[in-house]
Amino acid sequence: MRVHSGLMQDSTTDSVSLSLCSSPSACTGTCLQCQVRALSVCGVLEGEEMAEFAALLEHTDLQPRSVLFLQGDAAAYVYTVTRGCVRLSKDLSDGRRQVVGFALPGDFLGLSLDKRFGFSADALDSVSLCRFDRREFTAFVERKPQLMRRMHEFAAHELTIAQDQMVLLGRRRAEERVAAFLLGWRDRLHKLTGADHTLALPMTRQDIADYLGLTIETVSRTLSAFVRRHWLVIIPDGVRVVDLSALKTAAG
Amino acid sequence: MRVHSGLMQDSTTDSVSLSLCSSPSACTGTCLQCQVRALSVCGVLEGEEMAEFAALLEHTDLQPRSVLFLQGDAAAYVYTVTRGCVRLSKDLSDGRRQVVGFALPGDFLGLSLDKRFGFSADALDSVSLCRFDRREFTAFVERKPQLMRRMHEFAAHELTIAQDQMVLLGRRRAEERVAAFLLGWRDRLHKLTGADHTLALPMTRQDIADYLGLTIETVSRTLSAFVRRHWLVIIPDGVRVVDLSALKTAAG
DNA sequence: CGGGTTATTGATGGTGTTCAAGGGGTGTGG
DNA sequence: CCACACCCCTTGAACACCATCAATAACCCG
Repeated sequence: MRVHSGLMQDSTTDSVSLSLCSSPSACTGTCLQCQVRALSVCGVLEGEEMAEFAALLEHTDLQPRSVLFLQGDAAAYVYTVTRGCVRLSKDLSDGRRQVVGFALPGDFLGLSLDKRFGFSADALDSVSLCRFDRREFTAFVERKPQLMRRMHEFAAHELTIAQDQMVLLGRRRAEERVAAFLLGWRDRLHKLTGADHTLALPMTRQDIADYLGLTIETVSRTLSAFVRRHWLVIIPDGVRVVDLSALKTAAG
Repeated sequence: MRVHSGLMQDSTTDSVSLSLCSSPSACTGTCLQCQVRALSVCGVLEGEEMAEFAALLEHTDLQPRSVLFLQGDAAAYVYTVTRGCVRLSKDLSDGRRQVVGFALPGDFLGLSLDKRFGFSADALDSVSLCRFDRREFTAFVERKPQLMRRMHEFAAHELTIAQDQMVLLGRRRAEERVAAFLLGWRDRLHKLTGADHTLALPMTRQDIADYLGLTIETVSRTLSAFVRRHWLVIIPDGVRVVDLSALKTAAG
């Protein structure tokens, strides 16, 4: 199995792993052993229900840069991410792109249970997923109120995050956007891997720019400015945060 | 009862009512007679369940410009809008503001069922609501899977809209934003009132600017440009769309 | 080493903001 | 009824932030 470069650490800069998930595939065993179960929608299922649910899923692996689905595709399946990072984006006809999110282990793709996907999904690194037939999944959810409830909690949480992102895109300056992105990313990785100061960034500068409504040049310049101020150090496929409080102040 | 200027039509420009809801209070009778029932979360309830649900609610009226709740407030209640327009906004400490949405009849406030509101809500005109104690509402929803399902559909729909708004805020030019706003607003009013070309705009230019991530001057200039091109006519408290296809082209 | 992709940095310019002034409608009080 | 104040909106002029254009550097992998 090929190891993605993003998962290995350049020995000259740091010895901490930048992997987004330590195990090559977190769900090789049963769901009960799955490391992301508590984080994902299935965390609410127990015993018999969990077994029934597990029978519906298929494990899927994606190579880096491969497409999971495209905006407008018929949503034959829905997914829970168990490893890696998935870029969620919407495209305009003239090539402009907006990244609406980055899905990490525990995140669910297809929350709306709609017939079609409203955005495209691409693997940024080696990704593992639990795949469910959408119709079977929907039918199952209908029979399990607490899973429906869990889905709604996830959707409501995503909605809150989306509203925060609207503030960022509508009203924040470039430096605030980049600082806020780094802090938000740090929080997510911290919950997943305990990462504290050394952050893996599996996405490109272009992806960050498309997420923040900026250009790649502005993202690059802003990161350079942060380095110049000794707020962070840029390392291969990531950053190390040096001055957290300065970043927090800059994020507003 | 004072009649808000936004609801009356200046006779020199147009004779079509700009009211967002024809009846002064759509829910004076029972819920079964409520005109927005089909549009709102309660549309999924029937017979006995509906009666039980109705026992939980209290009708509330709000004067124009009054505050329903503020960002960070404990969410004692959740609401369904039955009349008028509610501005949903988030504020930064330095006064910058992002409007995250405008709630119209049928819309639900408090979808996340969180302990606190993530945004502030203000009445833009005369507003009527059905108010529910949040804990009672949550408990009721737990017992009614189809209502939970309905809540989730609403949340998923809001999430889709929020993602579209991210594209608008991150990647669209000022003219595209204003055109898209007018078209989206037109669609919503069309579904509610059948409004076709003559649109009520109960919000100020500043509200539109805060929704689109622009300044009031840019919104004003852009609308003026549209008028100059004979795409629309500005009327008191609204606009009349003259060239719909041009607007659609401009929105991208 | 060479080709390709990604990232950085510099120079210039444009879109939208900021600052400023004035217009238009409405409500109030003399 | 008019004067006045107030708010919202419009318009103009100058500026700033970020985008665009361009060149180079760094990196990856063949």
